[in-house]
Amino acid sequence: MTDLTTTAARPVVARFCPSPTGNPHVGMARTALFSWAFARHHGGTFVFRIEDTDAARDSEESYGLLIDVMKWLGLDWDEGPEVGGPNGPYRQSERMDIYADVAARLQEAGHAYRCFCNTDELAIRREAARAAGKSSGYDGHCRNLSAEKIAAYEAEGRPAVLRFRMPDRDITFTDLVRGDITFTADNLHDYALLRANGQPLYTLTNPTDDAMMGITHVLRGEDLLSSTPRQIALYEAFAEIGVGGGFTPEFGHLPYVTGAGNRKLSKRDPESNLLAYRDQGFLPEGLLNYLALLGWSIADDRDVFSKEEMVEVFEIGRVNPNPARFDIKKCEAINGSQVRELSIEQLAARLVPYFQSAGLVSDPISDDEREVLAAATPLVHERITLLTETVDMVRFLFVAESDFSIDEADRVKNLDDKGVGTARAAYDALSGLDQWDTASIEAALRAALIDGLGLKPRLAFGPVRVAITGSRISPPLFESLELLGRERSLSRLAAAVA
RNA sequence: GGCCCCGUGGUGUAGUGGCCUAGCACGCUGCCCUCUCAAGGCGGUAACGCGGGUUCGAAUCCCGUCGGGGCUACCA
Repeated sequence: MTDLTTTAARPVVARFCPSPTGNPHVGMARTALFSWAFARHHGGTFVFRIEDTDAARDSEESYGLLIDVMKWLGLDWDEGPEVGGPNGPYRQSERMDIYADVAARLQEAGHAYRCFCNTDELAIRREAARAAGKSSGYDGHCRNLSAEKIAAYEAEGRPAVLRFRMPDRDITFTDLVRGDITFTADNLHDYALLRANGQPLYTLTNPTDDAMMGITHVLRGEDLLSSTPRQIALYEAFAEIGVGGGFTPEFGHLPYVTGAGNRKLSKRDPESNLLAYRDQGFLPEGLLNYLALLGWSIADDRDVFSKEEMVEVFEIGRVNPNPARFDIKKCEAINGSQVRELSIEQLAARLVPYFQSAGLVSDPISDDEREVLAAATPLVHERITLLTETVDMVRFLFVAESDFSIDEADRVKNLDDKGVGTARAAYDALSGLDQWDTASIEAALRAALIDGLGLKPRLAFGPVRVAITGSRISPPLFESLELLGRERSLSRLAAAVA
């Protein structure tokens, strides 16, 4: 065992530290959620750090997206970009001098050495080891170079990376979600800390920052599981040279979120694009709720809950270690449940941006428009799974009469000769109404069409629905008529008849 | 190739030796409700990868095996 000091007595400090490459994806959000929930559950600190050490792949745009997504999801951070903190800066690109210093101290203390092997040589030896059925990591070629040899390489002008010298022993750690995991010494290889050009690598920057920021619990994806023993060895060296608080954090590796074919969902997969979910009308509550279900459960008979409820009972030890398939159907169902959890006022407010981007209301929204939307919201509250569905559902209330149109297939089917007759009867019944409200409208229509014409309800209201809303599928008819108003309702009925 | 992780219905999970003739949810599906669509209610469908052990008793423990995934970079 390599435990130096336990983290048990320390206040929890967890973190989320993505690198800003490409679009934020769902696996990332799940990791962020679990780390956040862990920190919040323990009343600890949640650190948000940006790992932008790879200038070739990182982008400022991606950085902005990351911030947007975290805010949209409501995963607030105590230290990090925009809020600062005692251990900043929180973007690695602004901490380069720190890494250079740590690297120098590591080398000085003998924990790291310059390796002059070039990538071709490395590849050849790696293949040879593999062919011999052996572990194929770095073979330690430059581990104990003599001063003469080093001088010779330098004279040649050979570039060198800085490599960490792994201790020659097995390393065991207790993973927070998987239990004890052991890597034997012959599978632990010296690894690069600094590129030949002096730029630090993730292998150095990530543990350095975790140590300096006092991280007690590292929750991350399973892909980093096999790099854990070498980080543990690094922490031991840190303790010796005085980097960080002298303790090693605990590690927990979250299972993958997979897509079709059980492959880990990558940033390239369209279904993993987080912003696309927002655009499609998912609620942050819905997405978060669904993501929480991937590898965790709140109870054996319940799966709709808020992130606050999650925080209350979240235990990392109860996270399931096996990979979970992202199921869009269930995600939608959960989202629908979360829509139903919203009050009418809340829902109406969430709907505004979607109506604006559809061009149905102005930006900023006017008071009149807001009023119509608020009145229409109860009609869709139990009918939608995605926010965007509302737009098509109540478009008929927002379009100018000149833009109103009826779905052609629905018109043919519902407004044939018989249907037109029904619409005419509806017009007659409605035009004489004293009170224009749902109850009066319903009473008048039932009397005229069902009692009067002897129609089945389904046949009676179909033509009216199509004439009024433009579609065979719509919100409840009588309420829709009331909201549309007498004038517009009558004119649409008249238009359908003509 | 080597190392590591994982293995309950189509999907996500509950289950930590007897409460399991395996629970819940999504999906699919039948019915009810109903002005359409939903929502809601009541049913149905379907799983412990396989083989050995240990035990009076195993989804739960052990071994093996098969299968899936990840890592194996001067990416993160």
